[in-house]
Amino acid sequence: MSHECKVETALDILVGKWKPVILFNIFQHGTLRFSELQRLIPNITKKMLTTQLRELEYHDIINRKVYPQVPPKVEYSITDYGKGLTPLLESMHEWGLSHIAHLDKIYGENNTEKSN
Amino acid sequence: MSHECKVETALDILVGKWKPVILFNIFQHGTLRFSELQRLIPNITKKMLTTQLRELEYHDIINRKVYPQVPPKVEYSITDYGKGLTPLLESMHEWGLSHIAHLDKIYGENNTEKSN
DNA sequence: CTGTATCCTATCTGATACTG
DNA sequence: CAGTATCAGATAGGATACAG
Repeated sequence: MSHECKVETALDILVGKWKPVILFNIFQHGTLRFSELQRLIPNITKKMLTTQLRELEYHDIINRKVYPQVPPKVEYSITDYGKGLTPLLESMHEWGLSHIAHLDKIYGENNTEKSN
Repeated sequence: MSHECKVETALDILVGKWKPVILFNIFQHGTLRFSELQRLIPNITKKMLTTQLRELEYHDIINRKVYPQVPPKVEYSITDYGKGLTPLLESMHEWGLSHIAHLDKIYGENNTEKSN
């Protein structure tokens, strides 16, 4: 046991249509309110934003802080544990960049828009 | 342009219920026939195996070599370009391992079976 | 402001049978 | 042996309305 492939464990945490962009924004800004995330990610619905945030929270990647006031205020931030994802996310980003360059080399620099 | 988050580009290539385990096996064995992959991944159907292999091939991660003979023989291997995924896959595997340890610490060492 | 609840569609995965 | 075709079920994602 424990020399199996645990790539899927990492994927489980990162997969989800909006998780990368959510993480990207929270990493960049440190702390963000629900409405700020909504503004920064224009096409996301409240439902999806809630769902994806809850899943990240469940995995202890982000922290959800509720201010008990009216109107409500909720702030999201990266947990200390979640910060451990930084090197992995950067590796993935770098590989993504190089892959886009690879595709340009193979198929030509046409369809630049695809993911995102 | 090009300082955006390209984590999703990497995820696109790796996401798929069977892709990690397919890659794991081909990396490990070097070259594998269709039937050998089927044997090594007991619960996969031919349809899913074909689909996931085709997607990896499309992204230039694996190579498909057909021997024109009867009965057919098809071998799959990692492309030179695909070998560039190795560090990323290892990082993900390592993070996965540490995450499992983290979960044990938080929730106790109960439900050890979850992903694969 | 920060969500939930419903309902609906799209995509992914699977079971099974058939084919060159 | 290495697939493809068809159909069905499961899951992810989205539109919209409502609520504390």
